[in-house]
Amino acid sequence: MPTPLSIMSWNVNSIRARLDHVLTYLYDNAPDVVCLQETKVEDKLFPRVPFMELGYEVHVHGGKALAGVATLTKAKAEEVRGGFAEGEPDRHPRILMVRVQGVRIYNLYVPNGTELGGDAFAYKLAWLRRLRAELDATCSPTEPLVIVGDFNIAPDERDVFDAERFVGRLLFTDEEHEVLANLVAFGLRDCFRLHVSEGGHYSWYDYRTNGFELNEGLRIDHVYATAPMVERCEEVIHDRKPRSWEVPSDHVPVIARFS
DNA sequence: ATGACACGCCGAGCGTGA
Repeated sequence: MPTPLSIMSWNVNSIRARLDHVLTYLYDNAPDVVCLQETKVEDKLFPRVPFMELGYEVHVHGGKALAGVATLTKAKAEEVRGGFAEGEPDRHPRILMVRVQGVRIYNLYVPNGTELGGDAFAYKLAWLRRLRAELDATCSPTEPLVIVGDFNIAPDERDVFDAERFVGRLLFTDEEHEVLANLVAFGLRDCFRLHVSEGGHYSWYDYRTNGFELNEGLRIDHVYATAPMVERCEEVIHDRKPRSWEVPSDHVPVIARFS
């Protein structure tokens, strides 16, 4: 029997600005693995100590101001790799792969895309295709693999608060859906959709539109897994509570529990 | 239709996010 495993994914929009929120949340919930995105801090300045004091190993892959990911693990990491496995370095720090308890866990901050048709949008599409190629080269769909993070794509109409309004807009275009489907076709399942089929569950709410209060959000933070982990997945929840705290991240924590 | 907030940049507006 494998050891139970809880994995949290949270785009914190700066770990230094959100340190109190994250520490409070971890103190109360203590997930086994914590995948943070948009840490926005150089590795040498990452606030490691308070997390170590909560019993976590701290693994970081960051840079100045833009992007950045970090993965905290209660158990000892068996393997750690930042960035793409091979080839040209990425433009920004967006990938951290950590193997824990025999499970390969990818922590992703997928490029936002900025605007349709621009260079950043092409980068987003190419980035997701490159990730699929990396999975083909380094993993198998029969091994325990979990991919979490901010995907910056709402998969279908249930995942946006106003589907008609979002058709063809950034985060909800055919091109983005196509590259996401290509990634999933490696042999992944959207763990949230194993358990919940209705819409209205979101992971991000716009600061500017009072989105949280109106429950007008998007589900763009995801947990994907291969079959051995799909079998073990008991639930995926979006915890809205920290979004109501003082000066919150615009994303909420997403927690997946595996038996 | 557009912009709305929040962040880090080092010291002010600006680029970026989604």
